[in-house]
Amino acid sequence: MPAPDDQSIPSVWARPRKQREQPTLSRESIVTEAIGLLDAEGVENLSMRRLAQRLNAGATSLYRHVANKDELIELVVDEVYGELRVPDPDDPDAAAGWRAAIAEGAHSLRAMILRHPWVAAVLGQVGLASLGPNLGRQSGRILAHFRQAGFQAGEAGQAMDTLIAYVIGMTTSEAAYLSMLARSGKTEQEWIASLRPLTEQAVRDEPMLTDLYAAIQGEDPAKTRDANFGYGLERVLDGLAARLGPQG
Amino acid sequence: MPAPDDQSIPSVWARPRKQREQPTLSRESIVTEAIGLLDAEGVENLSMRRLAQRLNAGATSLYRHVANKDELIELVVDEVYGELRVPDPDDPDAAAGWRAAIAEGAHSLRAMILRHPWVAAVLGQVGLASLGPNLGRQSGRILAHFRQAGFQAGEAGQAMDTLIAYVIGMTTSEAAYLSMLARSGKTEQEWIASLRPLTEQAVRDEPMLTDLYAAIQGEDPAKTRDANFGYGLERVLDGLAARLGPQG
DNA sequence: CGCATGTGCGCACAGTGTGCGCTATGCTGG
DNA sequence: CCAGCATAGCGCACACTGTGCGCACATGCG
Repeated sequence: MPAPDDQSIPSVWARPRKQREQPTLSRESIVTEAIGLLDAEGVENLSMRRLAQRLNAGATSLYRHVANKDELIELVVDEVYGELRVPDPDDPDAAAGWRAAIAEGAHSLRAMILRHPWVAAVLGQVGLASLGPNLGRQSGRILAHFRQAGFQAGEAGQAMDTLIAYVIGMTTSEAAYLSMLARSGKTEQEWIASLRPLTEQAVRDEPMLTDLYAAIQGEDPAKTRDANFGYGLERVLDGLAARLGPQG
Repeated sequence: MPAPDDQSIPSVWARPRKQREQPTLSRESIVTEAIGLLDAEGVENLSMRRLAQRLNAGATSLYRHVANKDELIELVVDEVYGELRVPDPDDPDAAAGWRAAIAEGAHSLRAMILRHPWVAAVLGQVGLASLGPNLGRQSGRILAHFRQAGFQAGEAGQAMDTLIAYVIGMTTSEAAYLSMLARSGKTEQEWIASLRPLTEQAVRDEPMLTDLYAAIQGEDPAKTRDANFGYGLERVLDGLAARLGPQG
């Protein structure tokens, strides 16, 4: 009979596992924890091992619920698409202005990407090709607004693609910029100041950029970004509205 | 005196290095070879070791010419920006139509990204924040066209941002889609066919998508992509032109 | 000739995604 | 109440990554 306190011999009596005290692993818990980790530490610090650690689990346990890391990322992307707030196209209040409804959807998409800047880095790999349920639902809603505005079937799709391309393109570079800022650990003021010599050199080489930088100097960068986004959004909507004839 | 053929003892007489027969390593050769590898094998297969192998060099030798992998990627991105063909704004022929000149630049940017689809995956991480010399030069040219069109200093920048955001957003998802296609090894026809059940399910869930897919059915996908890009580009240019008043 | 400078590279370290096969747990049918 | 089975969790291992360190060597300058 072995000494009961001998831990080195794995003994049936020394119950090694406390029975299920954690709420167990699940696809949902993995996805939400992954989003938490991505928000907190950025895409370059998402690894299966670190994610498992946060879930008090072994690294390879995750593979019981998720085929591989790429699939996890697809799930995570579709999950954040669920955060979009696109006005309900069946709501009679919204019938008054398709433009306002679509603008709201566009701002909602931008806000989501700025809330989760890693989405920008990941969209270039995943694209819009995964087409999960949330992306499907939100696309359907936006499309409905374009249809109600008067676009015919095929053109409504093209209009939606145009709008989304603009929002994603604009916001992706914002998000990439903000991510780099976060990685640098500096404030935006410090960052801009540290780049001063470089931008001045660029301006010397490209005189066309001169008054562009002069115009921005001294403005609140966040306000400037908001304004720039709004400007382009109005132009895109103008261009689309022109297709609807004089009354649109 | 050791035996002269004893290779296990590193001997000065057994000249281990053939003297310089390769054209030596350089920052330029590394960057161009990296582009070759990226084009051939995609961004997920670019590693310092594989790149060094292609250059008949040791992995860590690259670090004599490039600070780290991130810097290499910045260099590579600026290099492909050099492939853009934006009409010379000082060329009197181009003065006739700012719209045509800018459309040409936009198509050139799209063509570049489709030639190097990995750019899409990398732009989300690097953004436009790196601002190498090539990106600077091309931006200057596009900006000049907008100025010539009649946009004032600040607004010309906003107009350029809008245009570029649209092109990058649209082309990024094209490139991501094509990259995935390439990874899958199937032809586009096979890929679409293999997704049929999934898309039919999506259409069942989102009836708004129905006639969108119906409209695309049977079309040449590449033609459809070209047409979609062109449609959105015209809308964006319309929206911008409207800011210039009736004569623009 | 001797020395300084800089290039190339082998080694090593910490960390990655993920396949394999073992263990234990909870469910089900007798 | 017990036998058996499906399955969740996990330790180990493999091939691979980016990159710091320090040595060997080639080259250019005195």
